[in-house]
Amino acid sequence: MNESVPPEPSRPANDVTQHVGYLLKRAQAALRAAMDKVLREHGLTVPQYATLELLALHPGMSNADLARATFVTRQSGNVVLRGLQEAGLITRPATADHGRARPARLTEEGHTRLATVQATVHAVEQRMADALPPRRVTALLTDLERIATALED
Amino acid sequence: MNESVPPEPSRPANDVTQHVGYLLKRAQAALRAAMDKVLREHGLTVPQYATLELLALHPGMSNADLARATFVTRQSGNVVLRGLQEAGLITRPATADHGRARPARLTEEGHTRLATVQATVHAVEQRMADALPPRRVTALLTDLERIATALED
DNA sequence: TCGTTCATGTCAGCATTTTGACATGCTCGT
DNA sequence: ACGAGCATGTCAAAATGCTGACATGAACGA
Repeated sequence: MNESVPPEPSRPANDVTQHVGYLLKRAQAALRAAMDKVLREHGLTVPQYATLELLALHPGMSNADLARATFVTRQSGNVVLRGLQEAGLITRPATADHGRARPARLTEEGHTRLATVQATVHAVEQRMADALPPRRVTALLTDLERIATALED
Repeated sequence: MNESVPPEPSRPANDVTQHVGYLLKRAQAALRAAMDKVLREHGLTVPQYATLELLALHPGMSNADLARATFVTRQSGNVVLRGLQEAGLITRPATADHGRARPARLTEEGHTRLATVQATVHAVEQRMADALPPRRVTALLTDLERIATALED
């Protein structure tokens, strides 16, 4: 009938394990397991580590800010913050000066603990980078960013 | 002192949100949310959909097989299978013929339900593919595969 | 043949996360 | 000034997932 139309423009592979979504999940699960393993030795969970990194970059973030940035609910973010606070790695004012948001900040021990952990985490990232052609790393970053923004709407 | 050594060979960016791990998490979270949204209209969860896809590709997989393939524990995989069984989408023999493993298979309704859902899921994958330069899609697949295998040991 | 080892299915208990709801405090337009 | 809309923090309940443990069956070597 219509010969100008290519037969299958972008049909996904039959094998689900070759879909983008499945490989995304697989890579993320492997990374999560690797991170858990190295962070456990330092007494930190993955969300706790992510929170420390974010607070080092943007001091004064609120619980809601951090929850959004770590892809959890505010409630879950709150227990993470409480854990870090009990460990003496962050501080939050008992009362909010402006709104209801209480800005969190790293303590001195929080900074040093983060610096220690960063070495081992960077080793994990290095294992990923070493598995890829050097040029592909930056391309991968932009691709992942595009996928995320495209799906987030 | 040693001028032949490049100053910072592969230092990760200061901004955590530009790390491979963070973008991997972000993309996967966005995909998970998008999948949840479209699957909810068909009464399926993401693990349930993944199980149907795997059973369509490899009929007779056991609970332990499926659990490994969907990155959950055997216990969690069991509740997924039980849900699919109660929905009439899969069948499992009441007794194992060989070992303890009871091979699961799609029912007729399971096949048709999967075919229906696949259309909407493929639309989501299309949104991802459209956000990328066409050449990058296959490159992304191999990169994610390499990352996963590198971290899984 | 027998004992060790391993994988599977399943139970119970625990931890984590989410959903739903509510009160508080800012912001902005009227 | 004030009321609607919105964001934040927090509580309680439910759902979800995992850890630990155990019994069963197969595979393999001594």
